Amino acid sequence: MDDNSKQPTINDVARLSGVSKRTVSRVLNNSPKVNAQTRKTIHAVIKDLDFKPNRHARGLAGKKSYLVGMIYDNLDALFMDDTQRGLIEIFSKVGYELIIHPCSYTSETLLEDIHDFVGRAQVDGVVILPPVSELNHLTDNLQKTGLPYVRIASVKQDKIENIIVSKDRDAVFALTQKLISLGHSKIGFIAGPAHYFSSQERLSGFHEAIDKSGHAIKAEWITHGDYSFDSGHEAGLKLMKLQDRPTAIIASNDIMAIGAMHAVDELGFSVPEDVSIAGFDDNLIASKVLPPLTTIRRPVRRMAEQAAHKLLAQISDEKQSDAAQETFFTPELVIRRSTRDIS
Amino acid sequence: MDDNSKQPTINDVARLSGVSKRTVSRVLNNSPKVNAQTRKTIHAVIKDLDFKPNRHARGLAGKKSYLVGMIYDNLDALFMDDTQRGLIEIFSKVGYELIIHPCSYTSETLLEDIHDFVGRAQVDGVVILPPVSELNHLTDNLQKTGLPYVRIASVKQDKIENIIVSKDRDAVFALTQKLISLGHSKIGFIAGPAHYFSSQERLSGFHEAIDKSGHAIKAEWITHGDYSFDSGHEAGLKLMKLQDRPTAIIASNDIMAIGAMHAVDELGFSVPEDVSIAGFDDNLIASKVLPPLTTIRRPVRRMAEQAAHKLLAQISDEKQSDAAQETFFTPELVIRRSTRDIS
DNA sequence: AAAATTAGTGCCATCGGTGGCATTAATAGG
DNA sequence: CCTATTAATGCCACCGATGGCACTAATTTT
Repeated sequence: MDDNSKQPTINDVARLSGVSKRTVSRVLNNSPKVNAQTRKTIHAVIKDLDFKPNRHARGLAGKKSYLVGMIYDNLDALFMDDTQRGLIEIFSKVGYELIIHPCSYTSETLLEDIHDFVGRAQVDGVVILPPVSELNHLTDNLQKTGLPYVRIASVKQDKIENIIVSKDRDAVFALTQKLISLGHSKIGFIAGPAHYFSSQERLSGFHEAIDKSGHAIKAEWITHGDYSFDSGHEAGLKLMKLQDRPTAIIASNDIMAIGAMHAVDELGFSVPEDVSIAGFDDNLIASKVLPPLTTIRRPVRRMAEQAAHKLLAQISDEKQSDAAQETFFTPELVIRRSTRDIS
Repeated sequence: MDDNSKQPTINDVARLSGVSKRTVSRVLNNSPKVNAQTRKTIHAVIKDLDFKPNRHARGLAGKKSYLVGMIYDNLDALFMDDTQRGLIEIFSKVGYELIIHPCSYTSETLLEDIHDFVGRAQVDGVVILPPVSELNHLTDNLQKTGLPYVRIASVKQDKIENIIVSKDRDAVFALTQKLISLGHSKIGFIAGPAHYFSSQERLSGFHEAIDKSGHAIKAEWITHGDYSFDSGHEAGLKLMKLQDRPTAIIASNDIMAIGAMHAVDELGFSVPEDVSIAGFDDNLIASKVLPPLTTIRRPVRRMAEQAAHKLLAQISDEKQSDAAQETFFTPELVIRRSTRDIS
């Protein structure tokens, strides 16, 4: 008996402002063709009534849902959380809501699953996080349906308007060079899943730096994990048991790096005295292990914000060239105590 | 020139099935009043056309958005991620999409912010995560507008249909008893922010167990942090520098526990030889520090799923009593190497 | 066998906005 | 001063579902 009145509609606003609803609609959509005074009045009434346009009516008439999706399969909740916040920061300012869709990269039915999602949710566009973002046949599908999308990835494997790239390769290159400059010449590497581009890029960055330095790298120093703690642990054991073992180890992500640190510890060695260890991600955990982990930090938040801008640019025909669009982002080195100078 | 055909509509389905669109609509909404054969035919056509009902038309006519919100201000991305997945698991099965709304617990404009959100997004209901879920004036507001909600919290501060509670108090009680049984009588506690109920509950559980044991606790053994690493670190220093220092420390969350571990290490003590340490959350990080942290794990995923069920029960009038509704969840102890027997 | 249900289906108004076009008022040009 | 142009606004159809009610045919009740 209490919620005496329904939500106000555009008609209520029109009546109280003394204009037609078409004019109110214009104000809602920032059409330029409205007298400044009229606009002001209408805004006042809208505020007064706490009027919020009905999203369904709007969507039905205007062919826009004001909904965007975020597709992810996450390894790293931190990365996801940061991205999520970055996206929302931008989208919410322009009246878009974010719908999230977790999925499984390895699922047989991934494409179908995502197809269903965009069909059901009727989003105006999607942002795709790695590693799902690396799937070209997925984006081909999206392109066919004409759905705007932006992928966040480690390689520019798409048109500029569709991608945000983190230069993982350059970052690992720099990290490797840094280790070399600290006197390390025998450096091990724990790569991620071989089919991930991110993984390949990080490994390439490593190789490039090594090649450039002229040092020789033994094949046995390169191992592969799957981004899990256990795989890092295992790789760490393997590397440290080698006859000719490396003096530094770079892991493709922090979790594996920490797994390797545990392995080092187990074998009675210590970090960084016996071996320097570095990771990738600057996961929350990285600064909280002992010794704190040297790692690489991507500007996740900024990348997400740019992704949002790029998606909006595709969705709304109006040029919003205000935010100069960046595409490439270079992660930064975070040097901590898990690496040391042995020169 | 390629996307030759628009999305199929309910009319297309009706035409191809040889029935009226009203009947198709009935099938979409599982109305019982449809002949089994007719239903089958229609389902086939729907599948064939890959027809997805237009969410806006549906929402406009049916007064439902098939959208639910998740409101959070997170401390712990893992908790958020798990909850998110648990919610989506249930919601997506019944055609609902999840819109997320990060916010700031401490913001002056939190209520306004959330009011705007539910107004704009036009969700059919919301799930509220702690600590925002502890704000009674927020839920009072929601109640006034009649918006269904479910809060996930540590205290049953609402009607049974509106809340999921994690019995943090019982869990800490059990943990404390466990430590006592290991011979500890001098136990320190690092509490969380004093105004969080979760914090208060955990502290109460501690006190109860101590009282029951008959041991005396010095006031100086109880310290307060803010759930951050640094505050845990600081509290750890303080406790370990005490003349009469505790032989075990329980922190209100893992991050503070790990901060305390670092403090212990810095002062030249070691865990668990000199002091046992335990946390709360079973954060990803907990098992990966050295020594691995004894902690408490909430059944986050299951709690989220139950929250989803409860929300759906409120939204759809139809009784979906299938999933017997649980309200209380008891976290479990996870004993690792950071605590030891000193008896 | 007539009347009353019940199951299954269809018709049409309706939800609350936006789009296209018409209209009016105001300003500029000849 | 009259016409052409532009600015501001209004009218009405329409988007694609669902809801209420009417209707027919089949089944049950009396």
